[in-house]
Amino acid sequence: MASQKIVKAVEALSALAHEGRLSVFRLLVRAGPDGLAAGDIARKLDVLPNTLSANLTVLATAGLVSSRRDGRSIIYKADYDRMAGLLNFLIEDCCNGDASICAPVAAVAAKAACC
Amino acid sequence: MASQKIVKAVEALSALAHEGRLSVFRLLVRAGPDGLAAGDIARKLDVLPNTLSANLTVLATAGLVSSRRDGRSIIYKADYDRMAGLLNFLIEDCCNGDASICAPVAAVAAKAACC
DNA sequence: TCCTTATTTCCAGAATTATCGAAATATATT
DNA sequence: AATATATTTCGATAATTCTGGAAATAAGGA
Repeated sequence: MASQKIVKAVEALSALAHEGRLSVFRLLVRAGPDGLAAGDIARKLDVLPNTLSANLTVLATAGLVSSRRDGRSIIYKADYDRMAGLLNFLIEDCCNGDASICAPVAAVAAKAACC
Repeated sequence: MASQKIVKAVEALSALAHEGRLSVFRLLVRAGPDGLAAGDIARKLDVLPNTLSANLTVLATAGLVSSRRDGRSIIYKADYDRMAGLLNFLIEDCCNGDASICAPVAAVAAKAACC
């Protein structure tokens, strides 16, 4: 049986491995903690509301986004902790004790650390 | 038409969004620049050689691994630059100028930077 | 209550992907 | 040349995922 960690990672990667969903996720990542209403996302990305809803459900099930109701709208926002957890899993043990090996990864990390 | 960047990112994420392929990729990431022979990977992960071959092809097409022949064996290794590029794309503009928002991501970055 | 807006759920067909046995290719050894 | 080892390619079935139309649900406003 596969480890639970890898199953969860595959679920998150599968959620992101789709052009429409990756666009939604990136839009939410940029939108920040306030998030965006489903309708706003649909208009910005020009997708049908039912298709968007299905894709948001996939992202939410994977834990990458969360939602709350605000009047008639449902506001979605990216889950930064979950995203960080996924990145962490991908780079886990990448170095294996040798700093020179994972230099490209460290460079990305340095860029992220600037903020 | 979607940007080429997002298409390539989806290709890489799709390649990783599979339990068998993610295991292979992580094994190669840990194996380092010397890589591993296809047969060694098949034995370590207990998968059929033809199934493994198909999955290695998917990873190679996505640019996440590369291969070279060594006698009868074909040695595969992870492409660290490509992995770094994917991570970079995922965290791109995550901060949007506000350091407090992407703190969890920065924490992962700091961990990666330790090596 | 009736109407409008916002979003989701249901459904079915279309398309894509995964898996494995069998055969083929490539290299090395004797 | 004949054989063994290493890996890939082919082909067919099984399983999963994607999409969009239509209907349903939820909330606010007249």
